[in-house]
Amino acid sequence: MATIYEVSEAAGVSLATVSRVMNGNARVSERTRQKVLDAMDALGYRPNAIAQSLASNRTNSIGLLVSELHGSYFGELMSTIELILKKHGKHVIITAGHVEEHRETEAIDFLTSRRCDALILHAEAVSDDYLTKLGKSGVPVAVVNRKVEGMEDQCFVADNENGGYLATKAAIDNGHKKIGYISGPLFKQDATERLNGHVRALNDAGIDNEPTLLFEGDYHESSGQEGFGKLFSDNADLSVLVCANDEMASGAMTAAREAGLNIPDDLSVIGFDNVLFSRYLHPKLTTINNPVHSMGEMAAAWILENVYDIKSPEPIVHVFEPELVERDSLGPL
Amino acid sequence: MATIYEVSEAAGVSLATVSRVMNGNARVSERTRQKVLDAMDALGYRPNAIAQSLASNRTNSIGLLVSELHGSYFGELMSTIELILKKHGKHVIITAGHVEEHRETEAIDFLTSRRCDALILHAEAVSDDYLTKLGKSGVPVAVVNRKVEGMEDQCFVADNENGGYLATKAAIDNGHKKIGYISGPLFKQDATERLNGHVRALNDAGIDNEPTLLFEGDYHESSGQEGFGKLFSDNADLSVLVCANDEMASGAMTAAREAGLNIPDDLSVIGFDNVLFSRYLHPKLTTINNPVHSMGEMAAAWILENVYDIKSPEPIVHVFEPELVERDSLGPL
DNA sequence: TTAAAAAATGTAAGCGCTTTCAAACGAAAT
DNA sequence: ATTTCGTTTGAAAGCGCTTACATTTTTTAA
Repeated sequence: MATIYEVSEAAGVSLATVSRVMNGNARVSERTRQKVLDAMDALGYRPNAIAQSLASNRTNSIGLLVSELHGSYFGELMSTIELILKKHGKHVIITAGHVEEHRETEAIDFLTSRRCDALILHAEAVSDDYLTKLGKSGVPVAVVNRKVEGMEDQCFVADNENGGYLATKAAIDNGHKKIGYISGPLFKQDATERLNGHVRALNDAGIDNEPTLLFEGDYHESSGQEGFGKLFSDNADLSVLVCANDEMASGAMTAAREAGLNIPDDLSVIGFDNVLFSRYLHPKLTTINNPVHSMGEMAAAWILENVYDIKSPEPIVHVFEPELVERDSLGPL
Repeated sequence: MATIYEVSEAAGVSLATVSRVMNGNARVSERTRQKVLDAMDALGYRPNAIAQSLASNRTNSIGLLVSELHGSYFGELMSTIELILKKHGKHVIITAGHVEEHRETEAIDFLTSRRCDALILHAEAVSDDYLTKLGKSGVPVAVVNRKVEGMEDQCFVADNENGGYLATKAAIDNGHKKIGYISGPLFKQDATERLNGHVRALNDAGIDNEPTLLFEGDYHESSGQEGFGKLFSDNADLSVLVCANDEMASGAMTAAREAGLNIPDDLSVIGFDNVLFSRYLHPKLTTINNPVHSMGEMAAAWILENVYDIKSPEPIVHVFEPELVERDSLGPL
């Protein structure tokens, strides 16, 4: 690999001049500029980004922490963020935290040791306190899908409470009264909020919030199956199942079908997230759209604006509204 | 951020000693070791990976190029590779090439400028020639899902030809004779190979390979719909549709259903890849499993062995066999 | 006890760049 | 021609580490 030194030699100019033409941030006469450019591609020169970063104290890279590298939720998040940042010449360094505290902190350590210019975190296991401290440590941090007290202006979240409300409201609007709810693991913020929304919708409609109609799942498909089993055996007159995500809705549908129920005639099902496969389910899943795209986009825009002084065309928004996606799994009572 | 210099000062030792305890690659007496460790966490010291890389000419990171950051195929590939490399303290830097030549080369340039210790490439748009040159340029390169002439021992591929064969063979074994084939875009190696396998199965069974039974799609769902429309209007007696991937199979199923056909009673459908949603389709899709996991795993193992001298427990294999996944969309004639 | 060998630590050069500051240059003004 | 001022270039320090080599300290053997 040719170095800047060899280029300077070949072009007959100093290191500084080569650096100047590379960065285009200082005047260089057209003649020497050309000499340098020629020398560069004669040598096949590629600047060493590592050395550049060390010298300039800038990496032009943004660290992104997600929980997993697979799954359509994270796929969309990563894609969105990468697209918008790359458009501005910035690069994303992605790591996975696997919803385990030590792996998340490890991943964040990695990103900071890499001296990322900023971080975008979808951190689920780490404490609020940790995030607050990190936020004060110097690196600009944007948090996705989590509201951390005291750093609201760096958080980009969906209004999960309202999403939960919308789901249950849709059931109620269809005449349902016996509404089962399969929640996510309640240590997760979004799961609690969605449940709160559900309860509010129930209250608004004057429907009792019976404990036997609630099942706490873990967001995985299998717990949707379990959830159906438990709720249905306790409540034979159950007419709709509101699920805190699409995976569990899918599991519930499978279990319901195995129990001989027809969806939505015997049992309606509603999901949450609107992940890719929800429209491949049969019947197509009625669900709540989770505005992942918007959250990612805005987090990226916020970084561009606050770290690189690249103004966003749109105003920065921190909370995004979920919407009901009406398909075929919710029917009238 | 504290630097190694401040640590050395605080601990009352030289830079070199601090570096030694950090890297654990040289003897340091237990007493000074402890002094240094204490100084480190008193200062909250984090080594600067950028500086380490520059000095040591090692980044401990592997560049990974995928076509997209979303989609279950790439999700699985990224997850697999990250998991195994992280287990050995290596990090993955992921970039997306979006199946466009200049974006792929740009992404690769980025990875090399970052001085990755090695590259794992799922490159679709770039030429064989380019890859060959890159392979000779010094960075160790592993290629996934593509066989490049002259660098076979760095390529990790599925036996797509045989996969295509298995799909059509399954149709034939079920008594079908009028077999429609929706291929992928034939500029892609895997699409061509799958088609070749299809043709071989036809020949083996003595079935004519009629041009009106072939439709070239683009691997997207919509072209599955088109494909069905075209093939079905030309061949009213079509009894099975073999599709070169699951997305197109899904599209074809939708279109068939809209045309009033029942699957698999009126028309059987077979997919390829066995992506996540294939089992959420209705009926569940019979498909060919694409051994993405194995390819990723092996590419990672190869890098560990060849770049970091970490021996793989399993022998290195370069070609992986797809398998038929029997579900509900293929029925007897 | 002393010399030799082994272990622990320090010194300093260098990784490939950026960037400040000073020097050289050229054109316009006198 | 000389001065002046803006433009272009170069010299050199430094970013935070690693590592070869030199030096000092400790251990072992005689």
